[in-house]
This record gives sequence, structure tokens and C-alpha cells, in this order.
Amino acid sequence: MATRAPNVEDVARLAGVSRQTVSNVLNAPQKVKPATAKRVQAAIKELGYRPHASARRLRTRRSATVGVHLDPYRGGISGVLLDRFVHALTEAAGERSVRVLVHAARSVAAEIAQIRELTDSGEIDGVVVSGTHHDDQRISWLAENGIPFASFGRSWPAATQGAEDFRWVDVDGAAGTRLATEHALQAAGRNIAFLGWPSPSGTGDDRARGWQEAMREAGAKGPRIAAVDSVAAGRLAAQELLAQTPGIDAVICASDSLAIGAHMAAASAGRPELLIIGFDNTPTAEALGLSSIEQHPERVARSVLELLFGQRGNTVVPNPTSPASQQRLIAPELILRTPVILTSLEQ
Amino acid sequence: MATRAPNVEDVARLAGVSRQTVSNVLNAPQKVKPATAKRVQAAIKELGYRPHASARRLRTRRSATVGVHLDPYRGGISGVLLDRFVHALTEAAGERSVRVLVHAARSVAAEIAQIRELTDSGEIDGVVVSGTHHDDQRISWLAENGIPFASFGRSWPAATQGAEDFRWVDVDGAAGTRLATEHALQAAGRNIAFLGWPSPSGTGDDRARGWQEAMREAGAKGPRIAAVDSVAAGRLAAQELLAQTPGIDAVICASDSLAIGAHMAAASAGRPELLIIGFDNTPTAEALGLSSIEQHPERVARSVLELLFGQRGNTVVPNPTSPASQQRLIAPELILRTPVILTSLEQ
DNA sequence: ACCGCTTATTTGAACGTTCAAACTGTGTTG
DNA sequence: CAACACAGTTTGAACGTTCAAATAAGCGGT
Repeated sequence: MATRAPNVEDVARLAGVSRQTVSNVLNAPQKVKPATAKRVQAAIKELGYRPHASARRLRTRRSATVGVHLDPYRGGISGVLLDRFVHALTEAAGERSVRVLVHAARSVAAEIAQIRELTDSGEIDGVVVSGTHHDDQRISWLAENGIPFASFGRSWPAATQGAEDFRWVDVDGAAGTRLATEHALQAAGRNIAFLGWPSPSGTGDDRARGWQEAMREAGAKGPRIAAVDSVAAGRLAAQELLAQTPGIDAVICASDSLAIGAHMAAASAGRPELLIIGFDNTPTAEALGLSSIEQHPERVARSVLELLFGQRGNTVVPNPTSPASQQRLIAPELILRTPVILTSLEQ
Repeated sequence: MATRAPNVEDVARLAGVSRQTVSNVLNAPQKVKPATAKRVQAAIKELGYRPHASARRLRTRRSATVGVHLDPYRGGISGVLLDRFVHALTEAAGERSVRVLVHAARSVAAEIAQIRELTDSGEIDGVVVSGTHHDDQRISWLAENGIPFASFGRSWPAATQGAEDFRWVDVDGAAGTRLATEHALQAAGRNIAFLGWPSPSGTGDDRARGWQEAMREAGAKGPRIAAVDSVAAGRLAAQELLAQTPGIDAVICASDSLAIGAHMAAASAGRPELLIIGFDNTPTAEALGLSSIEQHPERVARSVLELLFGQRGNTVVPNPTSPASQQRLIAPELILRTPVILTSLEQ
């Protein structure tokens, strides 16, 4: 028992060839005569040979591994979407033999320090960044240090500072709220409010724009209000909205948290049937039967990997130097549900 | 630009010592005279030296990396707890320089194949398993193949078959439902129902037991009903319960999904104030203000790592051969909230 | 028969680290 | 004072792979 694991030499001996030929069978099969390859494959199978990853990494100086930062758990439902993204990324990476290494840090500085350590020590070849924002330090740092990366989240104007332009995939938030607004115009009425986040917010303003444009095109008008991203804040803001503007026909929200809050407020105000549409399509929205915008994080993950590793394979592509078509917008989808109507009896 | 990264030899030259001394400064400082260590540290800093992980792994035959399987995303809120666990595991691992490699597979067979590949190729030293169940194939396979592992989820009788006993950490489900039941007995009344999952279910039956025991001790009695783990099924089951047993004072649930369903059913039945307590303390329960049992996945993660890697360090401990105290139960906590009372107006 | 060209295969070296053993110097002990 | 223990340090080798260069084999054309 516990005998040494077979290596490339053992396989070579059994197959009657040299080390390098075995290596070629695995890494460049077209260089090997089919008959030879067959013998080698048989030897590999017989011995149960598996290449030692560290030796390969040491020699090739590539790890075929990508680092993903996990944002700290804050409670609330906002983190759920990113977890779905990480899941999807892991699945897509597995299909092309790319490994996913997750890491966590409490601050941006610590995150950067960690990425530096992981790349310097050769543990990862590149990084997937998520949740980019205005003036994102990570982006410029990664670009300056020549570390290959791609992001879930676009380059918001200020973030681009220093870093030319980089590879990103994002969900077309404006298209999402446009879908929602157009549906509401048709199904509920013309007085449609938008409940979003305080400006400036790249993602938030983008989502507001879809509503705004759809309203303008329809010649309709409605109030735009803002609240920080939580159920409680959304509820408060919606409460005030409904009190001041009684004729509201629907509320388009920048997140499911806000939508849930709005739903509660609507029920309190005696309008439990009010059409409310959220964003992110979280399990919570699903549980309550709230309509929402599905981001399709699986598609985002696949695209991010394509930008970072190319169409196929597990070798990272260096950061682009000239602005090429290295950005992709994913079309979201409107998920309509019949809501569980709420009526708050408190207060 | 793009000059070769410094290695141990470069540091040695600059500090006027040998390779091995540099290595010792990093891995066994007590073997090095303080004055020498200081010189070496300075040289390391000056060059910005960082050991190459692959070379180290190759030589030591350890990767200081643990594999974690991500269960496929099924929608619903049940996966949220595991994501929290993965987060916590990543944070705790980072503190002791253990890497976390996530992988995904669509079937148990594929998961096992993946673990085999990752261990054979030396990418991971051990595995963290979650969601153990009756007759869990992974457990026996890991044990048979001598792959170090620890699990979030205990060894349910049938799962132990073949594998003696293994290292696990779990949340004391019975203690959780006992807390919930005792609170309900005191705050709501003596007729308390339990809404759980169909038997046999290791986790589910364990949670039922806490309610059962607390009720017996109080000399109280109540119905036990079952539904598959979804909001819809929970709602249906609770609807029926409330129709058949009008005197119910509270409902203890095996999950937040069931609790949300029960909450809706209660509102429908004109009893929106009925005390309902869920399990898992998901963001959804938080958003709705539902009381629930907090599992403290952070504590679980820390314990799992301690079992797998020992009190400190990043070297895996082999699977135990004799039954030692290699299991831990984490005490859950009852989180009380003032619910957003629901009344369904449908139907 | 020779050359040139391609295809197939082998050989030596290198990636950067740590292990194991050898080698110093310094103090302790009988 | 020789023998010994021991802390501190160095040296050669090894981990398993792939790169780069060298060799061998096949083959058509002159």
C-alpha cells in the first residue's frame, strides 16, 4: 500500500517510449503517431496515471487557475446574486479545466494584497472581479500591474481613470427596467414611479435610465425616488411616495430589496394589488411571487471566462492594450409572477 | 521590464547566506540565528521575494488547499445557507493560509470523479463535504480512498456504513427546535404544531425531535405534519393543518421555506398573528421579519477547519482510524423578530 | 546515392523549492 | 584535553513536468 504515484517516466517505460512522448500525447496529440498514442493511452490507463499539477505549473509557469473574491456576507438578499454568479463561474470553469480559487478579504486594500500574493506566488493566472463601482481601486491596480482580469460589472466613467479600458461583462440594466416599464405601461397605467438608489450610482443610474427612456417614449411621466438598498428603506420611501402621489399605477425598483419594501408599503396603504417589479430575481422575490428582472448570471459567467481565457482552453489572455470589442452586455429578462398580496396590520 | 521574478537563490546571494537558510527563515525560523534571520528578511523585502507555490508544492507534496463542492443552484432559498458556509470557510481558511478551491458537478458520480482528479493531481490535500445524507456515497468513497475530509453535516446511521466514523461538525437541530418550542410554549400557548419534512430525513427528524422532547417535558401535545421543502408545499400543508386543527397556538418549522408558506397560510386563514418560527435564518426570513433559528455557519466553518487541519497551520490531518472525539455540535440560536403580518387576499 | 524536407521521437536541462545529509564552529563534559 | 553534543549553516539531490535542441526515420526528387 501507499506506493508512490506513477509519473510520466513510469508510463513511458511501460509504453516503450520516452518521457516527452507521453507528455506530447497529453498536450500536443497531433505531434504523435496515432499508433504510438494508442500504446501510451493504454499505459496511462493501466497505471491510473494523472499528471502532477504542481510540476506542470512549475515548468509552464501557468496555473490554469482564476481567483475570485467573495464579498463579505452582510446579511440581506443582495449577496445572493453574486453567489449565483460564483456558482455559474465554477461550473463554466470546470468545463474548460480552469480551477477557481476563492478568497475573502475585509477591505479593498486587503483584497489587493491578497491578489498580489496569489499572483506573485503563481497560484492564479488571473482574476475575476465583480461589483465594479465608480473610482474602483482594484481596476486601476490590476491594470497597472499587468494582472489579467475580467469583471462582472462595467467600467463606470470614473473607474476607467488610469486604466484604459478593460474586459468586462455586464447586464444591461437599462434594458431590464425598460422591459419592466413597458410591461407596466401596458398592464397597469401611465403613472409609473421608479424607486432606485441615491445618485450617483453607476448601476443604479443605469437602471433608472431604462425607466426614464421608456416613459419618455410613451409620453408618460412619473416620480423618481431614492432609498438605500434595504427592505426597510424601500418601505419607508414607498410609503411616502404613496402618501404624496396617490395616483401611482406601478413601481419599478432597482432591486428586490426595495421591491419587497415597496410591496409592504403598498399593502399598508391599502393598495395591495399595486404592480411592483424588482431587480435580480432573488429567491426571496420568488418566494413572495414578486415579478423581477432576471440577470442570467450563468451567461455572464460564461462570457467573463471567454474574455479572460479566449474561446476555449485554459490559458489566460493578457489584458488588452488597445480598445477592442472586449465588452459585452447581457440582455436581462422580465419574470412575471402573480404576487402573494400582502396587507400589513401593524401600526 | 518583465524581468524574472526573484527566487530563493537571489535572496540568498543578497543576504550572503545559502538557499537553505532562506528557506529556513520562512519555514523554520527557530533554526536560524536571529541576526541572520534579520538580514534575510531585509533581503526578502528589498527584492519583493515571494515563494513560488508550485515549486513548494512539488517538493513538499502538499498544496495547503482544500476542495469544496458547490451544490447546483436550484433556485429557492435553501442554498443560501451553504453559500454563507462557503464564505465563512474561505475567510477562516485565509487566516491560516489555506486555499479554497471550489468545484461543481452535476451528479454524485461526477463529484467523486472530480475529487479523485483534484487529489491525484495534487491540487488539493483534502475535502470539505456538506449536506451529508443517509447512505452518502461520498463519505464511504472518501474513507476508502484515504482522502482527508471533514463535513458540515453529521454521520447519519446509514451513511456510516463502511466508513467507521469520520470528522464532522453539525448544528444541533434538536436544540434549535427546542429553543423555538420553549419560547412558543411560554409566549403563545400549549398547542404547538411541527411542520417538517417527510421521514426519514436525518436533519428533518432531528429537528422534529427537539420539538417533540420539549413538548413531552411540558406535558403538551401537538400535531406533526410534513411537506417537501418549498414555500408552496409548506403553505398547502399549513392550510390543511389550520382547517383541521383550529386551536393551534404556534407552528415550529424545519426550514424558512416552510415557515414562509405557513405564514401565508395563517394569514389566509385569518390568523395573521400566529407565531411561526423557521430554521436557517435566511435573508428572506429577515426581510419578512420572521423569527428563525440561526445556525452560525461561521462557527461551523471554523470547526470544520480545525478538525481537518488541526488547531493551527495548513497541513491536513489524516482521517482518524479509531473513534476519537472528532465530532462537534454547534449550538444554534433563536432569533426573534416582529413579523410583517401578511394577509392574503387571493382566492 | 545523395540532398533536402518533413514527421516522429529522444535527450539534457530547467522551473524553484525543501529534504537529508554533511559540514562547521562553539561550548560542555568526563 | 579529547570526546562529544549541539546549534547554525551549507551542499547535493530530488520532486515531476515541459522546453529547446538534437537525433532518427521516412520519402520524394534530382
